[in-house]
Amino acid sequence: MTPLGMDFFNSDTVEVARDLLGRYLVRREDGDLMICRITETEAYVGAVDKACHAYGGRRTARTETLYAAPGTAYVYLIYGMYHCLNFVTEPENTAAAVLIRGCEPLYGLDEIAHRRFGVSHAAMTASQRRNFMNGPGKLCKGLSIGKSCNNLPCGSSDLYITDELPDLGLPTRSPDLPHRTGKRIGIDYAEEAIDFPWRFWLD
DNA sequence: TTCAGGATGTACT
DNA sequence: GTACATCCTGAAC
Repeated sequence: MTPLGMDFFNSDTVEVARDLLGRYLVRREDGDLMICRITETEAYVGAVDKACHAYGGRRTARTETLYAAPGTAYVYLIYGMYHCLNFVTEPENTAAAVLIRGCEPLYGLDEIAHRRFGVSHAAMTASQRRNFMNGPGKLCKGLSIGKSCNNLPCGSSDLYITDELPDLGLPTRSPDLPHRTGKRIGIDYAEEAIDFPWRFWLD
């Protein structure tokens, strides 16, 4: 379970967003191990993107993490009640990141279900199964990702991404997974950046 | 099945 | 004071 290193994230943000599809997100918290397969991502590039918190070189307490070393976790609170998980991309002092918008739980299902809904995986309703981790806020709730995860370094044992998990019998990620591309969600204020095709998801 | 509205708190103007 | 990279509920179709 070797985490992806800084080299992976020190690259073009849109490329990294696409490359993260199908890779495994590993979370350890409170002695529990939880693993998901990433199914949906979005790219945010500060230099050119009005949807990015650090557009135009904005540098505040909140956006400081976006300028950190590649692979650093960027977690922020949105709408007062939900968190969003991103991974910083491109060289240090370049503000860019990939938002993890959705994933498919693979390991630690009871641990995730309890964090998400307060019940065991077996006790989840059909509606809860359909809406398990298919959104950035839902994903963070299920994995107990909060502000304590903000600024975690690349490869932290508590939160990292890998592409192979042989110890758990999960298959190595195949390259060039079939996926779809489209506009990002929830950024209606971002003018021309609304139309950037920087969202990627697996079918 | 879709849709409107409310919850909720931090950052920034 | 306003906006926000969201989610859930309940009503109407």
